[in-house]
Amino acid sequence: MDVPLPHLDRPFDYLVPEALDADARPGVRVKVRFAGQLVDGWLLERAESSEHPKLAYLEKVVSPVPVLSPEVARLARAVADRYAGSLADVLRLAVPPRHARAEKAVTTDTPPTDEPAPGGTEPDGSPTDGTAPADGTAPADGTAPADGTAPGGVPSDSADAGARPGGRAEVDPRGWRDYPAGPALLRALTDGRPARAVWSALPGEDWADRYADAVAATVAGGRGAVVVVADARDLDRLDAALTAVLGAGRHVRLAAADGPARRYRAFLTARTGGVDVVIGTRAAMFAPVRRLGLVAIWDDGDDLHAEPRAPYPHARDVLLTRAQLGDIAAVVGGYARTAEAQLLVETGWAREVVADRAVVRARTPAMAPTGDDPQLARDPGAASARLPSLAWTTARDALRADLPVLVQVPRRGYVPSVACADCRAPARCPHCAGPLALPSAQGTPACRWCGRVAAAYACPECGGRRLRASVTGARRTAEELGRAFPGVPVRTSGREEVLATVPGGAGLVIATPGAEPVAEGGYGAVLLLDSWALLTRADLRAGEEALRRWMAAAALARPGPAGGRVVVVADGALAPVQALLRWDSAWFAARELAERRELGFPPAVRMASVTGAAEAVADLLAGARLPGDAEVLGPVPADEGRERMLVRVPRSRAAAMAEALHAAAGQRSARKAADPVRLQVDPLTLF
DNA sequence: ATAATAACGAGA
DNA sequence: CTCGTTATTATC
Repeated sequence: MDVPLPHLDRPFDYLVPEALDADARPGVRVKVRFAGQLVDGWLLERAESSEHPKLAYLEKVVSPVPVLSPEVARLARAVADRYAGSLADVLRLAVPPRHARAEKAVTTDTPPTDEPAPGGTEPDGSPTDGTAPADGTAPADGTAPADGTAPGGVPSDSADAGARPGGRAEVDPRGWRDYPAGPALLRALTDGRPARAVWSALPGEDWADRYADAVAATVAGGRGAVVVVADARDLDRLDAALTAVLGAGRHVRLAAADGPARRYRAFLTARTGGVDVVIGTRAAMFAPVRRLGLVAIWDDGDDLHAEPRAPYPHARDVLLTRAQLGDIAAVVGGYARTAEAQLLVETGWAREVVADRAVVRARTPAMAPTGDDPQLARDPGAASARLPSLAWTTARDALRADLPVLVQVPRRGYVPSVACADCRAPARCPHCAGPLALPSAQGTPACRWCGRVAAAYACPECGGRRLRASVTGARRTAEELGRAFPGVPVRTSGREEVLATVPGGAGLVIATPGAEPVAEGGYGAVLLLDSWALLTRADLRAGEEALRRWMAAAALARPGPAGGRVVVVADGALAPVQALLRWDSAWFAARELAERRELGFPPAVRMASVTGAAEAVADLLAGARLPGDAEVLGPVPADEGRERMLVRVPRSRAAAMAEALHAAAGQRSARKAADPVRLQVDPLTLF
């Protein structure tokens, strides 16, 4: 039933009229009379009889195309359970809105097939019963799969690399040879084994090509694949790599940004078995694929992977749940490793696919941290560009060698906020403590919250009166660098215009994180500026996020032996900086995870946030039969006068917590409680 | 929204 | 105790 009320989150029985008998197959959209009105719904299954005494008739079958496959239906239920949400909410995310014209175009004569994936031991209909992992759904809990398949996935070495049964084409594992477990991973994919890998890509790695290899290996074994990336640029890159490896027409791309018609068309093409490979942004995480054999995600730390609509599922967790439910291989890849991925490794749910240290050293650009000392720079150019002298000389040398230079600046815009020039304390409004901003290059600072002008500002920490732009925006950095290196072309890549690639010659590229173009042949130098702005964010993931962004930029540099240099303007003693210098995000992720265990933060525990009007939040929690060991934290103020409470449980109680919260939300909706409460399991931000 | 069902209270 | 009215609750 396509109604969002949590207390109606269950199937209802209807009679099927004779006339609709043929069309009324599981997976079709239907209209039924419910509580007097016509509502949309999903036909989940046909049954001979019903417990319910008096049944109404199905009103209409919207379209005979069974768009909801059994596999996706099961997955959607599991995701709803994990996130304390309703099936209807998840199905809204899983099945794109119908587009009649696209449907007509695709549905020629290819009926969808619902064959279970080969090798699946039991497509049993109850994913959330007690036999599943302790949490009910999420493999990230670390419980090994309950069935007979070997955990850990990537076999060290089993079948010989030679003849594949059934004349399967062998995929060239060359690109994966840098990772000792890589070739075995590809073999497992071709053999249809549910390997699970956490992949730490080398700097300079063409991740899209590696994913194309993995998909090709899966396809060679007669199975399908779903690959999810964070944004359109990554998608274009993967699209091109797949076309090169598989040829055209073997895959579709599924992204909300492509528009409703194209999206639905791609969805139906996959659903009807027209292709076995779907790539896309997070909209693709539920894509129906026949004989699904591989799910993969690239850069799982990117917050674009978190769905902003209820019940706020994360693409990584949806894909892993999917892998868990269906004996499907999974690859979680990135230059940087998240704490969540680390948990998969530490619990043995997945095997890490990493290069040996010697290979890492050979591929990593030469890295150096530097203090932020523009005024000490002896080079006049560095001072005018307000660059630390090491950054300036590194850029200059690369440009002289006719190599491009990438400059990563944390945020776009023109001097977003200011800090004390002497002690670096953020400048705050004396009246309301809001952040001060410089409206123009040499204006007086003003508060961004209350608008008051702070003409006679004095730093409360050290008494200093001089202010500096704490984060210099991309545009201004571009202007300054252009002046510092006259005659060198300057390009910017940011939210307004994202460049995918730049040519190989001398040139400056100023980019915000996530918008760094790939340079032909690699950058001669990569400068990571204003890094402390990333590190001082009041966020649980600040360190992890900073490292992720740095690695993404540093990965575009040439290897050290080929002249690649990276300068990070940050204290070299800080852990994320250390991890960057050694190109060892596994070490950092392990450290991060240990710290979160200590502090009791996800993913070491499971948390849920309950947000809404104070009374509503209290009401919901009062009615929730939470597990005995649940901790309730808060309240903390949230935006717009609402407040937020956090519920924390050990991972083994995650399912019970979600169920209790969903049930409590059901009680409230049943008695028509007015003020809404937002439930979020594992919210991206905790503070 | 609306129908069922439970709860309630006034008049016999 | 019964009937009619009003809250409550489930909605095939």
